[in-house]
Amino acid sequence: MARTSLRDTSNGKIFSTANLIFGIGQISKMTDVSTRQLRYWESKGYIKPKEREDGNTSRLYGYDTFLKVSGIKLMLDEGYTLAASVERTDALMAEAFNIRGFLLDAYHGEATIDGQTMLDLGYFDEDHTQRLYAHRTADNRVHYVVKPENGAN
DNA sequence: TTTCTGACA
DNA sequence: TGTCAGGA
Repeated sequence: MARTSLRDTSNGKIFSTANLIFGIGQISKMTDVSTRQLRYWESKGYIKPKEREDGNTSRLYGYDTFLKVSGIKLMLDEGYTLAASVERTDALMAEAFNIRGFLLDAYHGEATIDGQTMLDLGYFDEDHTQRLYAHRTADNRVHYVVKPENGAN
């Protein structure tokens, strides 16, 4: 029987954050950053409210902005200047999205190898005769296993 | 009630 | 950045 996998489900629409929209007051409470600061950061070009077609002038922020504000706030609390906090948050977010994209491309589903549930990481070699699997050990170390494609090695 | 811009401390 | 004014 076919099983559902993140790799081929809804074109990535599952767990989408596209409809997570927040007002300035909500973002403020969620991140503990004042509305005054949020408007100031916007004036500095650090954050950008969502474009809106209706006449309403109140700001709306997407999930991405919530993440960015959270990151900046964290750096600020660590003692970095606002500019440095923005720079570091941008870098970390870029890295995080890179990792996410890489992982989604590398992930080919789950497989049970020797009674152990493992991640199928796809073909291991150029001629597609072996697949690479990985799983985490009890102490959270990553363990890799290479197995022949058809099981008859 | 919430949000907005501008201004003053 | 906080806070207040005066509107919307």
